[in-house]
Amino acid sequence: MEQLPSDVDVEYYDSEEKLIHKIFGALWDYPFVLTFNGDDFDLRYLYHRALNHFGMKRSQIPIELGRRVCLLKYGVHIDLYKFFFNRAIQIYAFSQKYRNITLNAVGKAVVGLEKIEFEKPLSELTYTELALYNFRDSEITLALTTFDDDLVMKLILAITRIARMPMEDVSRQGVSRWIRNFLHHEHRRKNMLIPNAEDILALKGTTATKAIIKGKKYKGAIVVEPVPGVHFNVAVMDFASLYPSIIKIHNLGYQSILCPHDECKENKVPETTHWICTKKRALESLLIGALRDLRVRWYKPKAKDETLSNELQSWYNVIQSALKVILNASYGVFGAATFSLYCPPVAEATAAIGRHVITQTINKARELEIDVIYGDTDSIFLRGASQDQIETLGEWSAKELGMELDVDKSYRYSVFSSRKKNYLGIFPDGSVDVKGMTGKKRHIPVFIKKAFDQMEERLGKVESPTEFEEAKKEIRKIIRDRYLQLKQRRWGDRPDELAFHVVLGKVPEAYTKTTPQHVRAALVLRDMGYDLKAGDLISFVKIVKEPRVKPVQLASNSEIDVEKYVGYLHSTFVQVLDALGLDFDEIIGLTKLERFM
DNA sequence: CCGACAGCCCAACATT
DNA sequence: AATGTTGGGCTG
Repeated sequence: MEQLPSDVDVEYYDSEEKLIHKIFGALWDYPFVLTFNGDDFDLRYLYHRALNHFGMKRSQIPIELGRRVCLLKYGVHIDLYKFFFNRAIQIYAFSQKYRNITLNAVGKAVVGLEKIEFEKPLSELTYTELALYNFRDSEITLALTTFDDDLVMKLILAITRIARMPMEDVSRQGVSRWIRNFLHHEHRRKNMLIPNAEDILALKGTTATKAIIKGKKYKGAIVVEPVPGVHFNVAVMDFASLYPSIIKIHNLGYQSILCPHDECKENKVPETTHWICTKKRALESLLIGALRDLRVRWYKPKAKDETLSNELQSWYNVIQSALKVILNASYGVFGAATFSLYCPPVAEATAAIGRHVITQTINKARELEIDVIYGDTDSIFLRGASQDQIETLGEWSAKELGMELDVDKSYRYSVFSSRKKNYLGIFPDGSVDVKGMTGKKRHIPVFIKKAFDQMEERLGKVESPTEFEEAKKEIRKIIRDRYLQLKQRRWGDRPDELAFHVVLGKVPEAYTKTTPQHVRAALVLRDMGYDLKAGDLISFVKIVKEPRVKPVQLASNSEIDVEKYVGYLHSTFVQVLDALGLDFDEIIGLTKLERFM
């Protein structure tokens, strides 16, 4: 068994009451207390035990009990569960490194530490085992804030200062609260009235465009129809912080949109009936613009400034990341009904101007005789553009649009089918950028992913168009091999690698309109006594018999529906084969005639 | 009291 | 059998 580190002292107590007193002593003493789920469990539990079982007075308990939070009377309690739960933090600070918000999953993904697993239930552990278990938990929890030179604490501190909120609130609340507090504070500082949400809505109304997706409030970004095929020498240009830049340059805010001045009504937002004030600067435009400029012009360059010490560079980097998180959300909040300065026309105008910007840029590129092969929201993919053409386009954008358009990345070549948000880009060093492809999605069986990874690796080795023929041959082989493996049912002793992994979006009973397959599998598990919650990952395989799915734990090799998996192999690879001019059915040896049989 | 936004792809389900 | 809807996973 593992040993406790030699510098760990284990203290024994002969009563729970003494133990609680000791813990409370620490809670009265430490300036910061970190937990993972302390709001809902640890601190709440301690509070109730102290109050109800040991008759302690509230004044003796260092914990302040809230409805959903537990704060400390002396120090700052940060519940890291809430912080890592934050979607904006997950995406922009940790780029989706972790999916499940459990101490084990986050610890493993972020600091490479896992919880200790025992064969027996916690109640049967020896004291030493329990100490080991607890020590590891606290080690992970602490490491989640100390890693990377205290990155998480610095991030919380930076947001605390931008949003002017206590650290307790910053670590628990979402990005819309941060932005709200930031904007509210500036209203007060300028002695401005903070409007009621209903008043903004009544005065500025709702949206004027029709969303492409049913159920959405307004029309969003443009996605350019890709030019299918393999394209060598591709430069990807994008606008730096497109939406925040638009908010800044086009004076967007609840005050300026649909302002009362007649003379502003000419200042229309393209493709809408909205107009924007030409007389007075909106506060949001000013503030979001200021944050954007601070990030782009000060914190980002400083973070890369080699003449500064590493510590200082890292601090600048933390701030620029904090600003990035806030800026990325700064447009979306105006379209969120829960936001206190909710103003749909502002969100709508931002997106509309974005469409105008990207459309004009594409037109200009074509005017400069550059091939635009794809684009999404704020980016354009240019094939075979010269340095000169790229510079000209960038200068044009700065001059005519007032927007910074730069080369974000270059691909040796890229692979597009006719599908949007779905492509491969091969970097000059041979590494591969895969976007939106089925073969990379996390719910897809490992068995299929492996073949996709092989193909990816092979594509990375292709340097020029002439080398493609050889690569195509090998890719055909990769696919055929995998197909034959399936047909001959060679996937191992257990069907583990054939499992799909899908997250339960809600508790199984809450699916009333349809019963998706992962829910069918989940219901089987629940009948066996598993407790299933929203967010749980369900692993299941496809079988021949009804109900066509089975939790992977219960499935045996013989019942696997091989044809279904062939179908998945097909749809995974057809996204790439389309572009390479290859045919799946032909690869797996079906003649044209057999396909119709 | 937890919730930033829209657009796209795919498979399976439900409805006609 | 064709069509629309739902749900999950993704891009930006």
